[in-house]
Amino acid sequence: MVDPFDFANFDTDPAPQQTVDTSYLDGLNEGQRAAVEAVDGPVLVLAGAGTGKTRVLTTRLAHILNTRPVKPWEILAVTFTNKAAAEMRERTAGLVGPTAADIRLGTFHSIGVWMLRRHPELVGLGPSYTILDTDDQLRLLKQILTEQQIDTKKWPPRGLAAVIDRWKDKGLRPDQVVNLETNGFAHGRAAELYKIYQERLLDQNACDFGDLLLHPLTLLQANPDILAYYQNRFRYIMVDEYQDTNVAQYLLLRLLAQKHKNICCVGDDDQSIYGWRGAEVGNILRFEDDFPGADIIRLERNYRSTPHILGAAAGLIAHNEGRLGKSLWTEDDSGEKVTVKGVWDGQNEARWIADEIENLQRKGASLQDIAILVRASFQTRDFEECFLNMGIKYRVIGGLRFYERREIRDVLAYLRVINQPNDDLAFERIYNLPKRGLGAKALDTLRTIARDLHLPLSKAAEFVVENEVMKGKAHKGLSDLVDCFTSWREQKDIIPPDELVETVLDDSGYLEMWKQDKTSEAEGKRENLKELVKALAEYDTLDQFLEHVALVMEITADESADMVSIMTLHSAKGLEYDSVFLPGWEEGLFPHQRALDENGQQALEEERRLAYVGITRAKKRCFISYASNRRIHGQWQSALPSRFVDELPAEHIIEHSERGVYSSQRQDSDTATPAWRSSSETSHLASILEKRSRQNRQMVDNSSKPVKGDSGGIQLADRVFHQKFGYGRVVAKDGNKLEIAFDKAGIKKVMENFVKAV
DNA sequence: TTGTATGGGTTTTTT
DNA sequence: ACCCATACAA
Repeated sequence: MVDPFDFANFDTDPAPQQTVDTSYLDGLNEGQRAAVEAVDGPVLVLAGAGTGKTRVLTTRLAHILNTRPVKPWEILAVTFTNKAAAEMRERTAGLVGPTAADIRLGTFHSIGVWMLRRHPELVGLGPSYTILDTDDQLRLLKQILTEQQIDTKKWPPRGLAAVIDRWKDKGLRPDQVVNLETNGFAHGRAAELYKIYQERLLDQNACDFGDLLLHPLTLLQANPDILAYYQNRFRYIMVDEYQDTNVAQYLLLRLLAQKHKNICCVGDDDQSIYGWRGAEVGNILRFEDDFPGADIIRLERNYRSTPHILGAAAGLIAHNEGRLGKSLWTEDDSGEKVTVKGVWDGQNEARWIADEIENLQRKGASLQDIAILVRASFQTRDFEECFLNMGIKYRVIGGLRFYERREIRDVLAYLRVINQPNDDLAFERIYNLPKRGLGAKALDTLRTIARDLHLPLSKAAEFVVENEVMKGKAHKGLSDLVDCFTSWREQKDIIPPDELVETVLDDSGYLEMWKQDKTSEAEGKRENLKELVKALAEYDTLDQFLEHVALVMEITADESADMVSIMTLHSAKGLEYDSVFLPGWEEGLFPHQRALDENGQQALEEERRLAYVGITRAKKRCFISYASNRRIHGQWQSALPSRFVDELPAEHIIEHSERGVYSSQRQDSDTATPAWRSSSETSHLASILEKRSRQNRQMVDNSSKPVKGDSGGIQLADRVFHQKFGYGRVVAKDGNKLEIAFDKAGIKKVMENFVKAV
């Protein structure tokens, strides 16, 4: 890869381009073409869902390379996810060939790492610094809180992490924060804790995700020569998903674009779904102020979805205020209405979706064109169970990621300590894994010595062994471990990483530990360890591998296999499928109650945008469903259909709910939004009502369990009366669920406590 | 020091 | 329902 840190290089004029072939422009519509050709100066492209955004970005990259005297490494292209970066790289390569590999293209975080790698010392880091993930971050924060005698029950590490992350999102270093914003965390000690945390990170030669943006920002702000270098170097800058950038990212971009001002940001305010992570829609709304004279180009012609899908999505998002306003249109005039389905419970929902998937298969659809997009990851469980039963192949994307598995993290901790002796967190993870007779007391001794001698734990361990501070089993265990590390470090630069990790697995006894383990999971763990060794074989150095792991967290999955994809709505952004299922549209789950509690109206709008993102993933068919009952944390809860269901325009949907299931408000009466849902106070009332009905249900459950099947009052073939459906006869009974043939309303499924025997 | 019991919190989303 | 952390016993 050509990527010299060479001040002379960016001045050399590339060979003039003669006879430029711009045939790649031919297939573009007017707006797309304008966006591609507006190469110089600031440009904001407001690209609605499915308007060919990626095509514009890649074509634009090609167009710059073709028509401007610029080298690929003088172009910076930033994406939001690694997947998007890979896709953009691949598609650009399709247009310009192997030269695409030299474009500086990646996520904000990977660009941050790249910049930091050149000058880690300028922000207080050493070479081979460790990148901590969320889990490590929380462990460190917990340690600090404990040391500071702060009750972690009352002030959980998570809470502090959130406070600190938001500060970092805003580009604020410890000396810049004002304690007013801390929501009183630990009686206003958050700023102080933030300072300690940053010091501790540097002690361990480590940084967290936020630092990957914050440190580069510091680097550029404090070092004019370095800033000048990057400003000169990046003659063209492109940013994808601009609506999801936070302040730190925005500040970085503004600094980098200052010189040439050739910055093109692409985004869609309607798809801003990362506000909870510090994203500022304001960035996109303020673009013109930040970059005076900016071209604003709108892409509104949708190439992805049918009119009904688009209509449903548009009707929904219209309920949001404060949009830039955009209306998608399509020439496509085919397609079915969006299906809305109410079902009894989560299992029925999974079964219904499985049935629909089999229908689609019979019609010739392949599984890889089908996706199920959920609001929260626990929802995937019902589907996995059901699909396993029915033999439908599926893959869960982003769920439990490979490098987050316990056994993988354990081994990575070994590798981290080998690579970087300062990594105390990693050392603490494995010093007694497998068991070596070292416990809390041993760790305490190590910590004391480490603090007194200003050594990292792994070095303190060496000292303890040499001076025989410990006796018996503890001494033996620690001494073995220290010998191992010495030997591994000697081999580190001699043998390839995959061989090194095999040695570590054997010497440490870690693999043996799982071989001894007779539980059912042990085999899977060993498989994963094998997989890890394979992954390591792709890398030349341990450093490279560890960096990749920290940034990517995922192992490249086989995308070609014919499987249904199951993932969260968040990770579905940017993707598209022929058929999309959107389960769990229930008040409390979607919109999520927690979001509403914490951020009120703003959160509601973000939830609605999430729904919008979901619908607009669908090309041909979209299925929305809600369940009346769902088991959450082992408790049965009943829920009403999501307000979003009511907001879908009737002309674009077709609703057929299960018999007896409470169907959406619109169907029952003609009011679009029920009055009781109009304010947050009344929705609070609604949640109280809901709770009350849940308690009712539990009471019924309890009382009917012991007398299951009979004498619960109502039995098979009994005549009953229901408030809404009138008189009927019980035709089936399953616990307290009744199936009743009503005289007028037909067959419905009803909870026993909703009917009276007559 | 290790293994087991108990109790409490938890799951919204991700680089 | 599950996972984790702490408390207590072996």
